[in-house]
Amino acid sequence: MNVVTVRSRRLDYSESTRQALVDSAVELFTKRGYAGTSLDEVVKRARLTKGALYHHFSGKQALFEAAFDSVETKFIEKLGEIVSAPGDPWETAIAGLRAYVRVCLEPAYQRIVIHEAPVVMGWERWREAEEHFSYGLLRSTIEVLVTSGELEQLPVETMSRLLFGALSAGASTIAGASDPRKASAEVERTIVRVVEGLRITPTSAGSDVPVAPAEEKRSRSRRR
Amino acid sequence: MNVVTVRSRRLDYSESTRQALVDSAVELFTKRGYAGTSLDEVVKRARLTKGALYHHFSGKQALFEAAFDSVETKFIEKLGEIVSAPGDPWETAIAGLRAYVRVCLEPAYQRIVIHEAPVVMGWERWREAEEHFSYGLLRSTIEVLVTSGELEQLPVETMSRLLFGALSAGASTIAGASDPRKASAEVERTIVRVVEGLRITPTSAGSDVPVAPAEEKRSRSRRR
DNA sequence: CACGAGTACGTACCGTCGGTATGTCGTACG
DNA sequence: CGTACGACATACCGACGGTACGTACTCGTG
Repeated sequence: MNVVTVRSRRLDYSESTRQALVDSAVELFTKRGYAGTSLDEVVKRARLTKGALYHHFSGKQALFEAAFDSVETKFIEKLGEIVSAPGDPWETAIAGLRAYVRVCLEPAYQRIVIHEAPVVMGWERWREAEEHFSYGLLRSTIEVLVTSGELEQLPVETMSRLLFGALSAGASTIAGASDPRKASAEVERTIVRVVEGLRITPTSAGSDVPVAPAEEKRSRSRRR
Repeated sequence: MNVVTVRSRRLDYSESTRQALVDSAVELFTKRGYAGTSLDEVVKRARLTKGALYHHFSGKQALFEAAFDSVETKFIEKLGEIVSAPGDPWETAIAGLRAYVRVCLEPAYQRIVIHEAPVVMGWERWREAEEHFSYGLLRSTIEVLVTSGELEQLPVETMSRLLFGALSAGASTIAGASDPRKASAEVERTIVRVVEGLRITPTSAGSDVPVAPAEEKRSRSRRR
């Protein structure tokens, strides 16, 4: 029955080694950037050698992409459940937007995914990879909103790109701001307003109330 | 006093040398990126040596920043006159937006200013430099629109950041598209629609009219 | 015009770092 | 029990950024 070949201890070690390399890479790439990080540092931090690294990865680029995947995967896990939750599409979308802005504060996501990846991996490859991660999520969310008649009928691809760019810029702004909390609030408010501006409703768009507080199920540790 | 010391021939040569280095750098950085370009290539292309390069610049970074400045300066020259032209602020702003999207197709601007600069110079320094270039122009334009009551009263800084991010993403999309002409049109249309969504008008904001035709003759319609 | 000083480079060299080639050790397997 | 293979370690190479130093040319000064 249990023919499922009990995973050997050796493979566990190997996997652990690989994970250690990726973790070390994520940390150093986040702190010093791609070019500023030497492989010697990475392996030293992981208490390994370049032999191990080149056994698991074809080179520095591949290591970076593994780090990229790692960061994105954790990221998606946090966001996926939010935007795929049942309920009013518009509400969940806005909730996802807010969540994105918050999670975006993660320095690793900022530096690796947003800033360095397009340069290190090349824009084309980055774009392709993003299709399965953050961007893909955003795009599908927007697609739902458009087909359900909530959003203006514009090219989904283009709209997603622009919104994704705006979100990235917002995240960068927050990360670099002297008062991240205030910046975060402003970005959130502004980006929501932008999306509201694209909404199709005969009533509320031009209202003075900038944003409906959208009841989210967050803990009430809200400050500000 | 007025003996305006005729600029010596030697200085001319020196300036020309420097310019040759910058031009070579712009071309190679555009083609192969920062990391993919060796200084040997740069000086070879300029028919010089590393001695010359290190006489004019403190290092590879400084050379990149000079290239950045060069690209941005040319860029601003094209755009500056458009957005500073007299006339209705809204019209000129939209015209500037369209012009930006078009000029953004320049590969040098794409790669050096948008993609590589934040990584090579560091995001903070890039942000600071942009204050005097593209972003500064966008920001001041937005500021005018807000104070003149055309745009929603949102934090100008934040709004500018988001819009700049959206524009950059749009530019990247166009540059990487299989059909740049079509992509350009879509980006233009979408970004204009986004900005329209932030416009303050007592009536039309939530209207069913999807996108206002490009040339509208509006004079009144002011609020707040 | 002689001459010292400073500028604008050229050239040889060094350290670092990504990548490779080769060796070694343990484990599964026949 | 040997042997083949996976999982590393170690030694080394070449490329590239950066530096030290040499040199030619120019310019101001007496």
